[in-house]
Amino acid sequence: MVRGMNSFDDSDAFEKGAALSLSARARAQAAGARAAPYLDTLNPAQRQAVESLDGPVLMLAGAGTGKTKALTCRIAHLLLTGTARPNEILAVTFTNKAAREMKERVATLMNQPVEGMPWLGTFHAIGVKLLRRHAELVGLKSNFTILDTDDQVRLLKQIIVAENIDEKRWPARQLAHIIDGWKNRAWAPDAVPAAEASAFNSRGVELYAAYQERLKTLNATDFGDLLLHVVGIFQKHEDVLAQYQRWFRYILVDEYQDTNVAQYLWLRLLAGGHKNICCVGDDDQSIYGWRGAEVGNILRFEKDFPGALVIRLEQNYRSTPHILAAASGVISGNKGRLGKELWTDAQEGEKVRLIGHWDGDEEARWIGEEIESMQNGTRGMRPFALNEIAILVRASHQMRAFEDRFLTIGLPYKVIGGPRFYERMEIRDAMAYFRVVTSPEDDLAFERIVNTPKRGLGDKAQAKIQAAARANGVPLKEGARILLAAKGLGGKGAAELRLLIDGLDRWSAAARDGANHVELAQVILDESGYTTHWQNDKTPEAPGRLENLKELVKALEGFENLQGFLEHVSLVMDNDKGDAGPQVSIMTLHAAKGLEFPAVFLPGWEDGIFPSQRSIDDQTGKVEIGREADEERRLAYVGITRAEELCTISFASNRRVFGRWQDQMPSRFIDELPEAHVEVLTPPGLYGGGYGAAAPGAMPDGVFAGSQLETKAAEANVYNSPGWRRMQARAGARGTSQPREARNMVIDATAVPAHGLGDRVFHQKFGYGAVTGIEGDKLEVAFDKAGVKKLVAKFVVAADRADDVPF
DNA sequence: GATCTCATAGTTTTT
DNA sequence: CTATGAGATC
Repeated sequence: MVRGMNSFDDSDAFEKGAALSLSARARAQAAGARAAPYLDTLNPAQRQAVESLDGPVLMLAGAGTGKTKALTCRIAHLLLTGTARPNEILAVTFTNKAAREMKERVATLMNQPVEGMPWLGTFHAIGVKLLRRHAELVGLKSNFTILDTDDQVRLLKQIIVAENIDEKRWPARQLAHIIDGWKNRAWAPDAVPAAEASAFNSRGVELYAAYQERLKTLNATDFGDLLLHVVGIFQKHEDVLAQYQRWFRYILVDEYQDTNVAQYLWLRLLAGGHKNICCVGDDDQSIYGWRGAEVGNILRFEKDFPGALVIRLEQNYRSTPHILAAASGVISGNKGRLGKELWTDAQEGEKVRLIGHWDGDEEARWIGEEIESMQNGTRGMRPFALNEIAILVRASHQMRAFEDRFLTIGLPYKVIGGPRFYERMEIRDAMAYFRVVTSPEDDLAFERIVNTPKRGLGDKAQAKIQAAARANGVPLKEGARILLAAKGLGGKGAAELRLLIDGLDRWSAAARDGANHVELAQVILDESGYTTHWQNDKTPEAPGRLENLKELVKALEGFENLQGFLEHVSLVMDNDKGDAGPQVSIMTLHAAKGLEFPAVFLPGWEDGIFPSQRSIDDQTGKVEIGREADEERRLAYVGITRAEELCTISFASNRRVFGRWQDQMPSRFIDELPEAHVEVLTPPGLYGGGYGAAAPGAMPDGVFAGSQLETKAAEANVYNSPGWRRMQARAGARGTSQPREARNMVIDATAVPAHGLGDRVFHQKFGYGAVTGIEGDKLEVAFDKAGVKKLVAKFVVAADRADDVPF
């Protein structure tokens, strides 16, 4: 979402770069005199990758092999040897974070800021720059808007409804996904192959074309267009392509294994002349196939660029030998790899640790306790600080168990990669206001805010506005003005709409007159009633939302004006909140790519979870057998290789999936861990050992003895031990959650059986509160801090017995 | 037009 | 189980 009026802000990028390059050249000569010091810090493979500047190069860089170092040194080398000027280098990454990091590291190497590298950025950011320069070639104006997925889906929904298609059977989300897929493969509407004709009830292509038309009239693009349009321009306009082929004398690509077909074509076109392209990647870390990435791109590199130099970076500087061996063991199960073998000089260190638990809660509890004791040093290991520890899960819903548990025991944690700041409702609303203020013709933004906060302008009123706008061929805001003038709207709605339009006019004028944009933003939020709207909202989230709005206004300070902010935020904004002291990181395996931690926990290694059910199904049938299964295995490889010193894998025998209890089978990947590099820990709670007090050797060697069934059987033996059976006998039938029941027995003993209306109670997580409702064994409690919750009576105790509260 | 209740469907996620 | 969305009700 978001707009850019300052479209040619970089039109002088080449000139700027050129100016800077003079000094760079001077410096290069000086540096050339003394041998470049950074070269001495490289190993032979890295050095070759840095010094082989001309012709196609494929750098196969395993996890932790100093890939970013090689890449940044290569850029520095291009500059310092005077081979290329800063503006002649095209360097693309996938994330803003990677781009930022690269910029910083090049700057450090060069000992100067790198503002003169205008073409270092993400595929999308560079795509925007290129597209703004040539927008007219695809029927857009250079100040086009970039829609985010939300806007995209809403637009598609409108089209679907307009076509009288049942939106329930054919949801807009699904269509958005299909269209994304086509765009990822660089198929414009007229280029979608006939084989796809049946998509979306056979109307997919037609709707795709309608959507693209609609985008054009809105002067908007979606993310896919940023690449698709540019590829289209390059293909249809030889002169434009030739120009860029000359300009970008050296091309560098990070994470090449993640490129989709559109990005691949984009690169191949640009590199077509000189072929000075250096792609860095790791086929073993390709984990984004589900969103269009083609591992094939990297596997095919040598065919695409005959005579390419292939360099393998295999010396790992991150992990211990045990960890590397475990990772290699797992990944070796994949076929069609380019093949790398990581090695290291590092000390042997701890083996990869494996532990099974009874259920998911148990697993979370154990990890919580293990982290607690790791802080002081345990099992003969050095102490670990909380920020040295990460928990990596397959799917985000697995995080909840850990959050719950860590809240309970008060262990500081942070979730990485949750909903993005700018994806939050209140931020999107606020930005929609800014959008309408800076570009009054932005209909999507207008639709979003016209009745937010509630102004008594419902579907009917909005339909009238739409009709008025369409009849006069003007944007919605003008349509609304006409409607009001014609007295086509009555009552409260009319007055409110009048107020809104006047406000928007006023704010737009203020923005034009160069009012301070930070103050203006605050004024907009206040006068529109949006701030009040949340102040009056009594839901528990409201304070947080107001807080976010404050932060948004503060973020504006870093920009020249509202337009500049909006332009930036659509592509760049992240929500790195300032850390409040050391915290354990919780994130998905996908989010962990590129990161490293001294200690890593990998929970939930169970068939159906990891590897995911979908990937298991994929193995047995259909088109490309095992494609997704291979990707899961790469994900396991990514997970293990995040660990520097300590890697702990765990699984549970029972887990609640969508509220149902399920028997879980240990992950097939566990069988693939080489036994010599794994130490099996004893699950707690067995043999009367008590939680957290592990007795050695209880997990049988059979875990590694072969088939999965054997694993399961062996594991079952543990659980059939006398102590365990006693526990089971006490707790009831097998197959339900015995430990849970067992714990609950304790709970029952301590909990006051009955709470009455109005009683003060205490809950471990939610704190103190008063009972406001009783429903069987469930209570409704209004907590002082946490708001109103419904919960099972046995999880609260009378307030005066708070010390006894079980958990 | 707004609020409530019921039904439904649930990987991974950057730009 | 729980978040989300659509229909029904006030």
